[in-house]
Amino acid sequence: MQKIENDPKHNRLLAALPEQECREWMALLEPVDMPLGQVLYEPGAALEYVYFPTSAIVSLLYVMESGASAEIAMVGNEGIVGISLFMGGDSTPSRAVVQGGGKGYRLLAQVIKAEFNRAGPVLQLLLRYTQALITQMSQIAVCNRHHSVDQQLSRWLLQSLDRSQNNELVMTQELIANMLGVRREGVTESAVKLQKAGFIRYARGHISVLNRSGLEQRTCECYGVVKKEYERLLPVPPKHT
Amino acid sequence: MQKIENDPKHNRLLAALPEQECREWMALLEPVDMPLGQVLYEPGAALEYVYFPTSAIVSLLYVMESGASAEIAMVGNEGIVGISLFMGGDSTPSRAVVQGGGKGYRLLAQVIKAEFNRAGPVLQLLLRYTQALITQMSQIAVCNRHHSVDQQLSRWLLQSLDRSQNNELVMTQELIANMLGVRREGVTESAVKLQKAGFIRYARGHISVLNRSGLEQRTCECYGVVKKEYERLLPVPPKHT
DNA sequence: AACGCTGTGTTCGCTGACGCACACAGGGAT
DNA sequence: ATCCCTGTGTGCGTCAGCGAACACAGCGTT
Repeated sequence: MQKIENDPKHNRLLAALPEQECREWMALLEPVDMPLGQVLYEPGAALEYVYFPTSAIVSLLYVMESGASAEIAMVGNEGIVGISLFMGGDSTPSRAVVQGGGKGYRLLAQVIKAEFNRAGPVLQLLLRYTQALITQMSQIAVCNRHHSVDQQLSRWLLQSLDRSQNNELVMTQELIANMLGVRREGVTESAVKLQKAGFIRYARGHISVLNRSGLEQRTCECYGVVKKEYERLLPVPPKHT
Repeated sequence: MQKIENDPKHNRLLAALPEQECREWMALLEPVDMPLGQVLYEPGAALEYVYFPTSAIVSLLYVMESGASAEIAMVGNEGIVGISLFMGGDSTPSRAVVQGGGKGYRLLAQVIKAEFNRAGPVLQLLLRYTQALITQMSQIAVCNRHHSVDQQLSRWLLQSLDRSQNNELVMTQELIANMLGVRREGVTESAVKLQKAGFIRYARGHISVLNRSGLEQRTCECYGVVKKEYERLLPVPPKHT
């Protein structure tokens, strides 16, 4: 038996589908060529299709305002491109580009969205949250690559503040350094700058944020991207005192 | 009406639950104190509970073999700690630590696992894949923080190779630089080293990998961590060729 | 009052990566 | 045969972040 170059079963997810759903999908799957450089989706755009690469390789790429970029993940014949559809978000802040030319299959968005819709409302909620979490992780990856300790400290303080009741954080510079994955001394240097600018005040493990917008100006785009994505994906919180 | 300090509704996910499920869960939710430094779960450990912080803040942290660490994500009253339960993986390679002391609610693992089990087999498969993808993204974040271009290039080549039919990649150093988020010259320098070591051979947009294990020795732990997680979470592929 | 621990400030030399500039080589097109 | 374009090699000076070492200040303990 000769190997057919482009059998859906060459995609490991398709191959792992249970018999019944497998048959349903096989009729709907459309073989496609995925040439190097092809853009499967753009940031923020609602997806038309999900893709199951068989021999192609796809990169999920985040491109910054400056034009600098960073790969968020790589997808080959083990996976699927377009998870935001069944995660309930319909789009992502990243871009999908074919990094290694080849073949694959695509499926209309609505077919895979049906999977999301079939889930109960609780799981739907949890999945939308998970997509927001994924955005956060991706953005941390980008931030780690391209931004300064100054910017990252500001981002971290803002993200902590958003999850805090008041504007006081109980946190040593040593611990912040562990979180950011940098030296304690680096955090001290940046913290000194922020304090001199009057944005924060701190002493022995207590940090007060005095000027939020100061931090917002100093941080990188990562903070805003993640925040917007949380607001988009999750129900608006009740008015916060 | 006085605000009760620790109302489940202070967690935005719990607040957004549909009425019916909400009532079911309310009885099962257990208020807990989450003191600074508490470890909610360890890498690889099956979770006993999921946590819904109300006033606490939790960091998802990856700790490397060297002891260096990096935050993967931050969770506060907008979220839930322990997504691997309803994503179908039961555990993650990261650790969850309370980064800001406070309160929250916890729920027995089996209750939230029931949500995963309620989903159809297709969605279950997709969610397990998504958890693997999350691991990949997290690890890229860590790698971007701590590892050299040399190590990252090796990782990237290996990950591409794993998704490729043969041991030849069609890819310029310029594009690789875009993916890794580094300079083209940096990629050249590392590529020269790899070629001199006899691990790869390349010319004008074509790269052949001659010695996989050479690359594996040169790369960082990130490659292995992600690979193992994919193997754990996804069905074993049919014998390849 | 003296001590010691924890948290912060500062310095110094080092190195990996950056940005820039330029040289060169292969290969296709005219 | 020549030209040009793309891809690769290399050599600067610069700089952010690293590792190590040390000073000092608050605060609780004994």
